Amino acid sequence: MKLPTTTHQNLLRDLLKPLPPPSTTVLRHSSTTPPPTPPPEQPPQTSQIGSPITQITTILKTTPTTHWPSNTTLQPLLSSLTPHSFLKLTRHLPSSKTSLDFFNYLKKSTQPLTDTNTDKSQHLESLSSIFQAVLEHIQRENPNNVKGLYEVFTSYKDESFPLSINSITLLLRSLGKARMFEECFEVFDYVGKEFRNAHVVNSLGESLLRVGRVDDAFKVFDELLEPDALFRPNNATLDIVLENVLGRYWSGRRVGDEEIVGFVSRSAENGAFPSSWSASKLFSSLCRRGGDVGKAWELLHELFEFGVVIETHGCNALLAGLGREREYKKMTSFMKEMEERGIKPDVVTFGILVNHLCKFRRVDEALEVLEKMKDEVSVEPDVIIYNTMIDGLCKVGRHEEGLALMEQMRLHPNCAPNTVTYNCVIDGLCKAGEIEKARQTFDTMNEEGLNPNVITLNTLIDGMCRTGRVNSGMVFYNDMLGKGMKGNAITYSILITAYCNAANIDKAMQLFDEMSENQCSPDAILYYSLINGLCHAGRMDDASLVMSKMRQAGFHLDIVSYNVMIGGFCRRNKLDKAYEMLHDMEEAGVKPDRVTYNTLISFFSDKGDFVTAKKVMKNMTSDGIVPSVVTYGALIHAFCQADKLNQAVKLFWNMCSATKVSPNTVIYNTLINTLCKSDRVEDALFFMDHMKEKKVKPNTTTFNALLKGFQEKQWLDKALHLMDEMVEQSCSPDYITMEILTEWFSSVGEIDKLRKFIQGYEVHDSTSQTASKLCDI
DNA sequence: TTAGGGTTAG
Repeated sequence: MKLPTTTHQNLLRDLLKPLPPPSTTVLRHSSTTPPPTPPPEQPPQTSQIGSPITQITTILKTTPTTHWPSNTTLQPLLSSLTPHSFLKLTRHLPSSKTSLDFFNYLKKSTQPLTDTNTDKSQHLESLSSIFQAVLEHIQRENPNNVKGLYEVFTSYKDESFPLSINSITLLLRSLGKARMFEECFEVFDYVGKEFRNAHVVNSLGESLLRVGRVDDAFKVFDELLEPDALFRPNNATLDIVLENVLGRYWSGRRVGDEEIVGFVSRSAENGAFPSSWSASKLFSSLCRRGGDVGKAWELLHELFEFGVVIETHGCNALLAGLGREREYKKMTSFMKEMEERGIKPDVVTFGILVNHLCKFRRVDEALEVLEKMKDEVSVEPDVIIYNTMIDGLCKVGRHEEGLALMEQMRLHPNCAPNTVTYNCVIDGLCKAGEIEKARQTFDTMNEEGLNPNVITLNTLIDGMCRTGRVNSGMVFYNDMLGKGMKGNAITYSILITAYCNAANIDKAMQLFDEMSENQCSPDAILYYSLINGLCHAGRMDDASLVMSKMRQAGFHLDIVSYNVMIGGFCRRNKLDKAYEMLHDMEEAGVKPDRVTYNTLISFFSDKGDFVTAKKVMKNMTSDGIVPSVVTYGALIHAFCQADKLNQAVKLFWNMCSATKVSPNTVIYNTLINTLCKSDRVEDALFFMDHMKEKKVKPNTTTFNALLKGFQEKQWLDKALHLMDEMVEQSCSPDYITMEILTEWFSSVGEIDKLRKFIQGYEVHDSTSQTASKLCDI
C-alpha cells in the first residue's frame, strides 16, 4: 500500500464511487451492525459452472497455494475479472488465510496486461477489493480479533495499493470499539484527506463520541465543514452527533446548546440534515428547562427553509419551551405555522397549550381550547389533558368546576379519573380550606380502588398544616406509615415547616432526626426551611448545627439562607458570628445583596451606632447596590427609637428629594407613630395628608397610631372622622384599635358609635347618608 | 398532568 500520490489521486478517488451498494450501505450504519456477510456458500449451480468466478473459486479451493502460479487456466480467467468480481470471489474463499494467500499471489504473479493508467488502476482497485475481503474474513472468524486486523493493516500499509472506503471504516469501527484510539488515528492519518469522506469521518467520530471524547470528535467532524473540504457531512453525520451528544446516559463533557446549534446549522448549509427523529430529540433538548428556546426557534425555522421535515413531536418540544417563556404570541403563531406546513397537532400539542394557559391563570381560554379540540379538530382529550384542566381550575379556586369535569371524565372511554386527577381535586379542596371534603375525597378514591401516592399524602398533610391542624397532619402521616406507605423529603419539609411556624421547634428537630429512620434524606429546600425556622426562633446553635449537616450532605447555602443566618445572629447580638457568616459567604463566592446590607444597617442603627450604619451604607453604594426604601426605613426607625425625631424627619425629606426612593406605608407609620407619642399629633396629621398626596395607602397600624394620639388629646370629633375613613377604605380594625376605642368611647358614653363602627357603618354624623341608607335596607 | 422553603424597616 502506498500513500495516494497526485498522479493517482483522481483514479484513487474514483475507487470510492463504484463500490457496490450492498457492502457500502451496510457499513455506513452504526458499528453495532454486523459487517457485510457474504451470501452462504451454495453448491455451484449448473448455469454458474462455466462462470469465471465459480471456476476460479473451485481452482483456489482445490489446489494448494504453492501450485497456484503453475496453474495455466487461472491467469487468463483472472484477467477477465472486474474489481467487484474480485471482492465477491474472495468473500467466497474459505478463510482469511486463503484470502490473504490469494491477495499475495495476485499482487506478485499477475500484472496488468497493458501498461495503461486504466489497467494499472483496475489492478490496484482489485487488490483493494481483495484486501477488504481479507479484513472481512478476519473479523467474521473472530469479531474480537481487533489486533489481527491492525496487524494486517500495519504489515500491508506500505504496499502500493489504496485501502477501500469499506476497509477504512471497518478498521476504524473495530479499533474504536476496542478503544484503540491511537491506532484509529494512525489509520485516519494514514489514509489522507482524499479518503476521509463522510463515512470514514463518521466511523471515527462515532467511536470517539461513544467514549465521551467530545472535543476530539468535533475536531474530526469539523474537517467536513471546512471551507475547502473535499467531502461534506451526510445525514448520518448529524444523526450520529445528535444521538450521542443528546443521549440520556451521556457521560462525556456536556456539549453546550450553542455548539450543537452551530454544528447542525453549518451542516444544513452543507446539505446534511438530521432525521426527523433526531431533530425531535434535538428540539426537546434545546427547549428543556433552562435551554435556549430562542436559538431553537431560529434553528427550526432555518431547517424549515431547507425543507427539512420536523414532525409534531419536535414542534411540541418547541411549543412547550415557548410556553415556559410565556411567549404566548409566538405559541399562537407557531401553531398557525404548523397548520400551514401540514404538521398535525396531536393531543400533546393541545396539552401543552392547555397547561400553559392554566399556569398563567387563563383558565377560560384553556377551557375553550378543550372544547375546540373536541369539536373542530376531533382530537380526543386524554386523561392528562383533563387532569391539567382540573388542576388549572382548582388552582384558581374553581374546584366546583374541577369536580364537575372529573365527573365528565367518567363518561369518556379510557378517561376515568386516576390518582393524579384525585390529587388535583384534593389539592383544590385543601387550598379552599375544605379539609373535611378533601379527606372525604381521599376516602372515595380508596373506595374506587385507586391507590393514593406520596403526592396525595403530602397534599392532604399540607392542607391540614396550613389550616392550623399540624397534629392532625402528623396523625394522618403516622396512620399512612402504618398502612405501608412512605413519605419523602417533601412530607418532612411540610411537617417541619408547620411545626416551626407553630413555634414547636423541638418537634421540628425531632422529625428532622427521625427522617433517616424512614429512609428519607433531607434536600436543600428542607434544610433552608429548617434553618429559617431555627433562626426565627433564635435557636442559633441548632441552626449552625443543621447548617454544617447540610454542608456535609453536599448542599450549599444560598444568599437567602446566608441572610437568614446573619439576621438571626444580629437579633441575638452575636456580631462576631454574623461576621463569620460574611466571611463564609466571601469564600463561597456568594455576594452580599441588598437584604444583607439592610440587615447590617438595621443592626447597627438599632444599637444607636449610626456612624457604622452609614459606613455600611457607603459600602453598599460602592458595591453597586442602591439603598432602598427598606434601608431608609431601618434608619428612620432607629432615629425614632433613639429619640432623634428631627433627624428621622430630616432623613425622610432627604430621601424624598435627593433619591428616587418613594416612601411607603411602613415609613409613614414609623413617623406618624413617633410624632403622636411625642405629643406632636398635628405634625402626624401633616404626614397623613402627605401620605394621601403621594397615594400611599394607610393601614390599620396608621389609623391605630393616630387614634391613640387623638385619644391623648381627647379629639373625639377627629377620631370619628378617621373611623369613617377606615370604613370607606375597608380597613378593618384589629385588637389594638378595639383596645383604644373601647376604653375611650365607654368613658365618654359613645359606645353606640363604636358598635356601629364595628358593624361597618360610618359614625361621624349619626344621621349621615350612608348610615341611614344602610339602616333602611 | 399532581405535593414542600426562605431574607431586611414595623
